[in-house]
Amino acid sequence: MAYSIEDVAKEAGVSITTVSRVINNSSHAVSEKTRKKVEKAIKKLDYKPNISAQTLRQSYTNVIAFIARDLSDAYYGEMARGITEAAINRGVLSFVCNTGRKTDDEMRYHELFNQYRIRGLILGGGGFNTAQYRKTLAEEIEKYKSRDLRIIALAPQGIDIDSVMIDNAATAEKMAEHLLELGHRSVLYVGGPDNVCTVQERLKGYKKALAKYNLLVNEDLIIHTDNTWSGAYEVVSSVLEEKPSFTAIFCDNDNVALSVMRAVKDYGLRVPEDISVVGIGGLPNSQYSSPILTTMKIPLYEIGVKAVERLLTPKEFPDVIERFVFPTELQEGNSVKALK
Amino acid sequence: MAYSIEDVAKEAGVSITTVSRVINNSSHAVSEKTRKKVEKAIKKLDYKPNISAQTLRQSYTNVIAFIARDLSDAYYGEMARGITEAAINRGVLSFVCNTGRKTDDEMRYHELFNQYRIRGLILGGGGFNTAQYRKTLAEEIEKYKSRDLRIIALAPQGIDIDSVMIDNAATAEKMAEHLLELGHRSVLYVGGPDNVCTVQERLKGYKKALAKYNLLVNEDLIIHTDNTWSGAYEVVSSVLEEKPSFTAIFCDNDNVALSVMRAVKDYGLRVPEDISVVGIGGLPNSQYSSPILTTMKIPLYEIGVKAVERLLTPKEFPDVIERFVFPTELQEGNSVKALK
DNA sequence: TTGTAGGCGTTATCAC
DNA sequence: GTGATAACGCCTACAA
Repeated sequence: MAYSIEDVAKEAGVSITTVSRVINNSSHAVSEKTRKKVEKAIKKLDYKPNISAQTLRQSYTNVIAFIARDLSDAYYGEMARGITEAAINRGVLSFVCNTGRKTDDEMRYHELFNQYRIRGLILGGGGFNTAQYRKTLAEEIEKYKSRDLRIIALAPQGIDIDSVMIDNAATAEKMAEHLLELGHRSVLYVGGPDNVCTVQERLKGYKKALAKYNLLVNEDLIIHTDNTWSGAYEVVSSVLEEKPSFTAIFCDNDNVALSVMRAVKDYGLRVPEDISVVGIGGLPNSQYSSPILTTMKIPLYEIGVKAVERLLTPKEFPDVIERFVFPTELQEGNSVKALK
Repeated sequence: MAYSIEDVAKEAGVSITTVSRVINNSSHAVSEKTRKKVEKAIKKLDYKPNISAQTLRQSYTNVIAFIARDLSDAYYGEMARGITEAAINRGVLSFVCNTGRKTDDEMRYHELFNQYRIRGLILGGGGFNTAQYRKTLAEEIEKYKSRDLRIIALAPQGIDIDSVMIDNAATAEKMAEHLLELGHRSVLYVGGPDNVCTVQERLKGYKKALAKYNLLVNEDLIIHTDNTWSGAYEVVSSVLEEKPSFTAIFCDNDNVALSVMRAVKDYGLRVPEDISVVGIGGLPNSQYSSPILTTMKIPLYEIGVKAVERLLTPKEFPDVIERFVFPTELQEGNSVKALK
């Protein structure tokens, strides 16, 4: 068994109250001599307070949780890096979990988080934009609320809660405008699952750009994938079989864009000479590929850091919803050909 | 405040003892009627046991921890995915942390883990093969041992502890042999930091393959990088400037290989026509690149799952060190040219 | 400046 | 079959 506060008290020849005061830097005065004695005892026994006991007493933990869709995707990995690093810098540990968008798993996590009395929760991926999902999520959030715990979304959830994210629509719009400026008029849009909020937002932005250029939306040129490498490859390969009429492919995510470039080449066409390809993300992954992907850079690490900062800061006005919007930036590679 | 066992007892009109028995499926008999009453009360209040109280009482947690070097690297992301999924399937949560190989941070984590009385610890990345690091790590492990906590390494740590990993030397050897079989006789070896155990193991394997072919090791053709995308790019670019005499580049890690391919192309050479490139890893990342990378496939997800399984299984013979070795597999892409 | 004692929510040992 | 009660390790009024 590890040492308890009582062992330290005995070793130092003082009461446990005094030891507690030293540990917590209590405002209650402790003479310098006693403090020294206690500190010596603590060091000698290598005593570390039992966090469960502290939590039980204070109903207060230094643990936050991060729910990611797919940790093997550097997109979430980069968020996770920012979150866990920022957290540990404040002495806070992070539960990290992978849901793969399985709603049941997500709810199981919520239950455990509630039991562990975590201090804050970060929702990493976009939620499903379905009435069912929104309802369940809202219920879970209600439960958390009864304790004073903050929840921050890093992607749209379909319900209005505190968030630290980018403007997904504006980001996609900017990317699309880049293609349009370079003369592309027929663009295949490859998005993720069509019931995910983030996916919908980005698609909206794309359509807005088309509208700006007075172009009609051709629904045949909008397809959805399951966001996996192989899934995107398959879907785009089969679209290519139908003798495409488009000059560019807009992928709403970098990994999909990389996979799509592979599919285009395997079909016997060149990027960007025959078909241009762009993505959204900007992770190193896509910046060392061939060709280098033109994409929108999302500051994922910074988003993670900021989320933790907000999470650990009590809200001044609890009823006001906080929204931090990080800027994104066009990052030109050489996967796009100018048509004029 | 959340409800406590006492609230449930009141609601059901029984004692807290009885409630506890129901919650824990105690062997102590409880009449069917009482059980029903209690279950109803639990459901009504949506009661969830306070884990801190349970832990305090039982000195037993259902939390494990995973230390990763770089979560934004899909290599660790894939491990993390396997670990967190396998854990939650057993009702266990996972602390996940990113150290970036900063030893101080690592020690801070150990301290917190100790306080949280976690149940098991998984070391994700290779340790530094320095006396200092080995000593500190051994000390930390000693502390954990005083409680009965398992520690499992997913990469060599320089000290002998339970592990679930691949045979790094054999894997590199096999990759090198593939190059040698295809006629390559002068190969540039690009490894990670030279004081990291994993890096050293893989280099050993490479040298062993050379020996098999009666080739001398040319130390000028062995270089080390910091394992970052940009770092590898820089280093290899400058080596290329010196008019290389090699026909292939062996990278001890896929991301580095991708970055190296970029450097080779930017220098004006073709992969694989002018220079062949291989890696180690086998994540999707490198299987959708251009050209597709020839590499050794490591079952990272499975390694994570297995590690959790072992972690949560008490050792039958505590003094016997357990070693699970996962097989790796050559995955041929088209980044290698046959020279004969 | 120091110490005593009660209680946080559980589980386990008793007694009934 | 059921229920008091002590104890886990800590913090914090309240006393001294």
